[in-house]
Amino acid sequence: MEDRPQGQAAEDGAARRIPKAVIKRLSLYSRVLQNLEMKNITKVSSKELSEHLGQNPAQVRKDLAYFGQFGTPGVGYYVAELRAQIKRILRTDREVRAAVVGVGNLGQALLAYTGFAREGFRIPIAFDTDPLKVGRTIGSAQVLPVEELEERIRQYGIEIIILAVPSEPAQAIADRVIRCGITAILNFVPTRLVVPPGVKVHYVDLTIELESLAYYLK
Amino acid sequence: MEDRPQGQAAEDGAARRIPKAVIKRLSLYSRVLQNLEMKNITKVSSKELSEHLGQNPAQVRKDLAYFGQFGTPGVGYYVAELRAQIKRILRTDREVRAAVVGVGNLGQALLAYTGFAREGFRIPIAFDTDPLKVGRTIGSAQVLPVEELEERIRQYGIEIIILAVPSEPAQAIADRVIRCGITAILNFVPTRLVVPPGVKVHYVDLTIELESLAYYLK
DNA sequence: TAGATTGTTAATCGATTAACAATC
DNA sequence: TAGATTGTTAATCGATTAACAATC
Repeated sequence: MEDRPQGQAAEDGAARRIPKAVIKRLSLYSRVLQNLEMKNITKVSSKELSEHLGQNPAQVRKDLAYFGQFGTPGVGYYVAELRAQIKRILRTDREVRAAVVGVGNLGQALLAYTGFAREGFRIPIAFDTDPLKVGRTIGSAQVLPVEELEERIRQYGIEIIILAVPSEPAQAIADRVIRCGITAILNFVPTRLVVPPGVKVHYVDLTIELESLAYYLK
Repeated sequence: MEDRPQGQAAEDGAARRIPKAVIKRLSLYSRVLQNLEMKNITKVSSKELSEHLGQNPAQVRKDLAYFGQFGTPGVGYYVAELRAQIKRILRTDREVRAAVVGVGNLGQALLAYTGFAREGFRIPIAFDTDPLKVGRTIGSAQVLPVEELEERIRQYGIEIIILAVPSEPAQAIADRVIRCGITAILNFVPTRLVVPPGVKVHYVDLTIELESLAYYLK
């Protein structure tokens, strides 16, 4: 599965381990390309693209080179085409369904946030233990009791779990969703989750972000 | 200012450029130490500390070594003392005041979030353009009209701005707060801010986090 | 003291940037 | 064609990990 003929570029295969930073930049490029598209700009060079991001043009070219050849020497990249390719690489050239677990302040904000839908994500359901929250609709999500977690994840074809519960139940919830096939978790809980290999967790730690800013004061 | 005698460890001076990743890990260590303290554990080795974080013990020691010598060979680190030192390094051994600009869904969630207060942050004020929001109190913050931005930042001794406005006004707001002395911005807006040297911006980009997770599906 | 663990230097690893032949 | 820009290799830079003398 991981040792395979080294020769080919393997445009589509997930052959070499792609650095996580590359994947994040790809998503960033996609957004810049979206903006360019809206301005009716059809072509862009790696230099121009990099300037929008405060980065190095060589990095843009190298990031893309992990996945294939998308440009034209002497010309640059075609905006619409490159964006389509990146969306395909990121697997967001289709509707991806996510669910929020924990409908507290943060959970509600995430459900009401419109930025996800813009990239093709749908959040049809959310879960909470509070009977007062169950039954409500926030954004486009219906709030369901956490008892129905497994059943509803399957029913709605959920692929990503957005975790916004308190610290205490976080690991138990993670265990449950992983047991029913979830492999991607966006974790807002300040707790390190222990997960089996093959499950990917992205941590968003608001306190760390704020506290580490304080270091640069004065 | 940046070339100085290389000899000494310079425990307190911000001498060498400390990698941003080191600062973030320091904040992470602080939280683990806080948990250990609550369990009445008084001593901890770099090995134990690193296990709580899924990291390398040498990295823990090296991170701390940027700032001084806090451990005892053969013993390890004293939990309470090390935590106090880290808080001092991070400049969070005092009350740090922040303000939220933009009281939409995300802004409200951040104001209601209790995790910041736990680390000594206070958010006494927030700003919005909507007259229906102005005058309300969310969490411990009073919502003020954005016209009063400069005046109120000075009045309340605000040091960090948490930016949660729409994309369009983000740069203009940043310019205004920087002009009145702010040097640290926590930016939730998916827009690259152009700021003068000396101003530190941390980006939290929810869409990028979610979209880059999709890559690991299937 | 013997055992354990630090602080720090050296080795390794990986990511970023520069350079340039290939090519439109 | 001449000019521009890609894709890719090589050079540089920085961060992580290993190793070990110093020391409690």
